[in-house]
Amino acid sequence: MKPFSSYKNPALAVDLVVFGYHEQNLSVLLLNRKEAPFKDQWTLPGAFLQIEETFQQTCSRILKTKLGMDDVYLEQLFSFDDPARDPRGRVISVTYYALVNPHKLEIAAGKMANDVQWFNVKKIPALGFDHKKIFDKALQRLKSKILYFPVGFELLDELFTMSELHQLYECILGIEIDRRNFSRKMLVAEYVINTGQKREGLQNRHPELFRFNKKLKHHNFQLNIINP
Amino acid sequence: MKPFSSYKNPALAVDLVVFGYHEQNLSVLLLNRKEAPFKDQWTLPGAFLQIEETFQQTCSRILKTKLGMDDVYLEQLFSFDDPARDPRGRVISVTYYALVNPHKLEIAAGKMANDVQWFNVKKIPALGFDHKKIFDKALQRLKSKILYFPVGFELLDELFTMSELHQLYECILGIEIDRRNFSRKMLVAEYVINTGQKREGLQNRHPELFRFNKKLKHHNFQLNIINP
DNA sequence: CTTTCTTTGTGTCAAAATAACACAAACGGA
DNA sequence: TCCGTTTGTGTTATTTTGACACAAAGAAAG
Repeated sequence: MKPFSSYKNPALAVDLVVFGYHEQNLSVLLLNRKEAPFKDQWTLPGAFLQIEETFQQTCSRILKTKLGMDDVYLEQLFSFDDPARDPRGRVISVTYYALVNPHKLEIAAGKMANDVQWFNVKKIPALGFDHKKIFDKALQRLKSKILYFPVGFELLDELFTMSELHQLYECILGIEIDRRNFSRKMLVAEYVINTGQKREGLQNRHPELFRFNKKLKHHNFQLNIINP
Repeated sequence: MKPFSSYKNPALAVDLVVFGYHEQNLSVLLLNRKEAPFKDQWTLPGAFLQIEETFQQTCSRILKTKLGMDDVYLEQLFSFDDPARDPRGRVISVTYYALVNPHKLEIAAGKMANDVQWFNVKKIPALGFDHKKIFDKALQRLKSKILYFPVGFELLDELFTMSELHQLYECILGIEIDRRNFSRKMLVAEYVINTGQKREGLQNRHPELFRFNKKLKHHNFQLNIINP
């Protein structure tokens, strides 16, 4: 095909912010670069878009080859255009964020290469490129999204206790939420469904197990859980 | 500079959804193409990104050269990646939407070329490329954004009546909102400030003029104006 | 000047939602 | 059996909401 644009095209990268929820902490998957630029520094996993690929396909390729993951929740985040964001030249970065339940994948520590590591979102090291900006945007998006979309369920097991859900929200939003009001709102909104089962083998009272309500209408839903 | 990406790069276009508010109707600016593909069809204004340009600069270039506009509210919308979206080959489209007050610009009909035209958002013609998808996404974004961000003020004059603001919301959201409850919510939230002035020269009672509250804290703001 | 018609500003009020709490049941361990 | 903790289920005062009523302000018509 003959060129139809008289402009030189910038390179196009896809970068991923992979969120996971570990031991009551939100974490991000970072990759230690082996080549310049930013050799030996932590960065978000990413790859250049191949000419015939969709963004999602590039995401899948990154998740599969670099992280050994498959079939995760993905959402487009933003496209970054700072001309100086890559020292090698003009690279546009189209970014996505992923929500992963490490329990469901076997990569918790095993299959994961040792240059890939989960980091608590509160203890992020210095990142190469403009990846700190990308990460910040992703966290901000997650915070606002969780208020009107059941995003948290991607991070939890299929069955979960109300406490687990509650702690996840407190952790992502970074605020305290009254346990009892939170529970009531989740129930009256039919955000979650009580399975009747209970989690056994714990100390203290055995909590009930809930599951996400798949029939939830996402529109006209508003989870007002922030105390000023 | 030597190429650092082994991949062939797709072309990168920037397309714009320019919203305006005319005579109590939300409208979009469309451009009649003069060249193939989609010759003589309506499309969103757009251009190829030049290698040294930021997205915003490309937007400004489009607004300036094709539409004779300057200095408008811009926000990145989404990046579209369908490999078949352009018959000429692989073109990624990074899209922005703009909010314009036609009163403030002189292009209402005068400076505007005759291949550029405002269309009521309810009477959009068939669009070339995947521009209908882009438009739909922009309208959807505007609808949700207006509920928690004072986006409407970009579309109105600096001073406006409560009715004007009210009609704008009804028009964008496509629903009826109780005039009196709307007014009360806008005032208690300090979304708008009463200037004390009144609009003269109208029939009937002269309405008070308001202005946007620039000290508004956008966070923890929630405008609940939808009646179920 | 009075009447009429429309728009605008300001209330009212019952119902629903919210935030802040109280308390008892359920569990393991001492 | 008692203790400390977690969990489930209320209660209550306060705020917010939705759905109205009504009078004041203006222009036009008689």
